[in-house]
Amino acid sequence: MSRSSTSRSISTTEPRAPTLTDVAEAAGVSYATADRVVNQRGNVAAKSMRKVQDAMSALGYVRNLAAANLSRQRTYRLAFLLPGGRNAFFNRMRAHVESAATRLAADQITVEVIDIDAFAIKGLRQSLKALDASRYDGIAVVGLRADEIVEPLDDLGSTGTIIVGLVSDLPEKHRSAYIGIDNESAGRTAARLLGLAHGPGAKGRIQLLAGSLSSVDHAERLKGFTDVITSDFPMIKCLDPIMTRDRANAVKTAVEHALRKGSTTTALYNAGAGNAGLTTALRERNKRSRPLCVVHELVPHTLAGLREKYIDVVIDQRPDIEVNRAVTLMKDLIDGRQPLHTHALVPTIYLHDNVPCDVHGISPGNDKQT
Amino acid sequence: MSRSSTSRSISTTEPRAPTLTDVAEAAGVSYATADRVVNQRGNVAAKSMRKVQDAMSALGYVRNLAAANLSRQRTYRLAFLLPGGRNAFFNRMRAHVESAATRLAADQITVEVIDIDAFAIKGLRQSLKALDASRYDGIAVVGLRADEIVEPLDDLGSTGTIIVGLVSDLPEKHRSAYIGIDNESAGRTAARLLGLAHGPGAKGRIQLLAGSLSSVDHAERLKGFTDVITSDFPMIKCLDPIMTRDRANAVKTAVEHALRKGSTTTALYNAGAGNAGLTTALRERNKRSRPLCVVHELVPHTLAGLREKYIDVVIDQRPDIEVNRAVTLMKDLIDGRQPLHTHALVPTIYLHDNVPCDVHGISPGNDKQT
DNA sequence: CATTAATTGATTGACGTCTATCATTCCGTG
DNA sequence: CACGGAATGATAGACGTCAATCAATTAATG
Repeated sequence: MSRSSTSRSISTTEPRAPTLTDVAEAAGVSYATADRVVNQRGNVAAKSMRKVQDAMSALGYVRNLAAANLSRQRTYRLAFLLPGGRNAFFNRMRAHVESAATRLAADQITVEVIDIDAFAIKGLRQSLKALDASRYDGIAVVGLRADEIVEPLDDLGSTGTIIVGLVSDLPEKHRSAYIGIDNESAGRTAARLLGLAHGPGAKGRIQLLAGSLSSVDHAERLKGFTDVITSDFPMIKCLDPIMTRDRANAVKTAVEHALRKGSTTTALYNAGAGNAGLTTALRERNKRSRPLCVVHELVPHTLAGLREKYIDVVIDQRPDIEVNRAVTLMKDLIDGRQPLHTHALVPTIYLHDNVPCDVHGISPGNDKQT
Repeated sequence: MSRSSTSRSISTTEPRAPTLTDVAEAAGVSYATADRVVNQRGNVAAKSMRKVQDAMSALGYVRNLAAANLSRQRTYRLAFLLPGGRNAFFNRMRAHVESAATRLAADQITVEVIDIDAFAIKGLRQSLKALDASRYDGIAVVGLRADEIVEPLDDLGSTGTIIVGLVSDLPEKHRSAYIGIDNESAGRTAARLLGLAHGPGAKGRIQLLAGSLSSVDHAERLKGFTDVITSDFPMIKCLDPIMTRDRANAVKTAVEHALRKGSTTTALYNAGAGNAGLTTALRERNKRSRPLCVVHELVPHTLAGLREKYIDVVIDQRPDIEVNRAVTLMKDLIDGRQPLHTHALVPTIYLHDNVPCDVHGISPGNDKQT
């Protein structure tokens, strides 16, 4: 119990890690044969194979990836297909990709951002078809679950390019992985927070907002949200969602309407974007009391809303983490090794009290062209 | 606006990345001179230096880290100094370190876990002094801000070993970085959530629990907590914290006492550990209503508490992310390059609705010896 | 046993960088 | 101009792996 310094060696800390030459020697075969085994070149007798594999596990051989990549001149050419335009969230994500690019270069990883049409099936299809697969080893796509893009996806996949869905998933069978949050769970989380914040047994009316219902993400969030309210907070009523097409103006109008004189709306939940309109509407209305507000994504306007206490909760996807994972994951898949993280990302919940003082890539107005 | 496939190349996707030979050639100097510049070996004329640097930026030269490490036989020998014993949180962290070890081996990174006395200044000092600095390039220490450990830390540091604080910080001047959450902010977050959950303008009495006040983490959390309650929820009263020494039994007793017949306690906040006692106490007491509960760290018992709705909120440090960052950070520091992440980690807030179905390393009873 | 096929060994030249050595050239000083 | 130190060039051998070649050995077949 009180013994200290009990070293539990995981990787044995030997003078030097064993090389394939060591393995060959231990197995009693030539380097060439050992190489044939590890690189599966065939033409190896079962007996030799066994001897080599035994030696490998006996010595704890791990192939030196750096040396291997150096030798075969492997580089990782990655691309991020992000919606262009003025979307604050994706601007933030873009900033993270760009800042990651520099440091990744040292590891022979190149990263490109390719603009695609935001959420437009046809545009996405075009962009995918226009991609020169031979130029990329992996692409991360902010996608859609639409049959129209299956064909270009499979074309890319057939050339060996790794494809992962990012933020918004692709047709499941036609990508290797998805990196993003579980939107239904996020909606449920929002509901739980709002339900709790109404106080035990209190009545309430929550105005829902969303970009559009054809956006699967928003629909999933609303579903999760209403499910939890219905089952766990029966005294609270969810009003029919207002569609804003993620436009700040539309959000502003909707919020103003929801809070017009005599309204009994107790809370707002915006499953979509355009929250600049929300803070504006609340700021202009100078009342001491305001409805509870839960929104998504930490961007300049929602950050300001949190700081100035117009917004109670921001559920954030953490694009920095998503970019990071996307890179690691694609690299793993390209290397053909078992990826580390498998479970969905859990979004970060920001309140007035836990926003980091410096939020990278959030300061507004950075449209720098690299 | 509707143009698609606007490629914005960040790292120019050339046929091949330029090597130092290319740089030397472009600069009109020999490879040896170029090498003297990049490796700062001295004995280079200012003029030559300039020429090489110009060529580097002109070609966009980035040194191939893999090749460099291969050549100089660089390995990264890391150690995690974690409190041993039965602490559920650190068991989880240990599991993450161990599972990371395998995959890191391919990148010439070895990871060891070294048990230290939990939170005991003397034990920590002993463990640090017993460390053979020449065996490690970097160590991550679950530390204490105590003057007694400054000396062993500096001894380690003077041999070039990188030292980072993990979860609980070390004396600031004597470590390179800290990886962990901002505990005061976490306490404030807990307070905000509980404050909101009381409902607008509602009265309340919150029973505070903690391991001990000599534990800086717990003290910071309590400070943040009471600050927010005092300033933003004046109708709510914080009861004097009960010290549990993180023992489940003590927590159980404290909870039972707080909820004894006639009690008007509306909520519980445990800034420390030992939540097995909390769920037990709540489970045994079969009343339909229960106080709001906010606790720290997702471990088997708190997970169960969330699922069975005995606990409302779990504020989790995400040991997986912390381990990951610690490794990346130490590697960066050893390589002498600017680390990527700087701001403190934001803990994940788990509610009943967003716990991942598979929580790695949380299943109880894994005391596997590797 | 001869012939063919399968398997193995031995070796070599990359890959990009580091480290070291040694010979050469340059420059300023006396 | 000669000298010495500073600066530069040229080169070579690692590092661990990949990819390829060719010769040598072994096993399988009729």
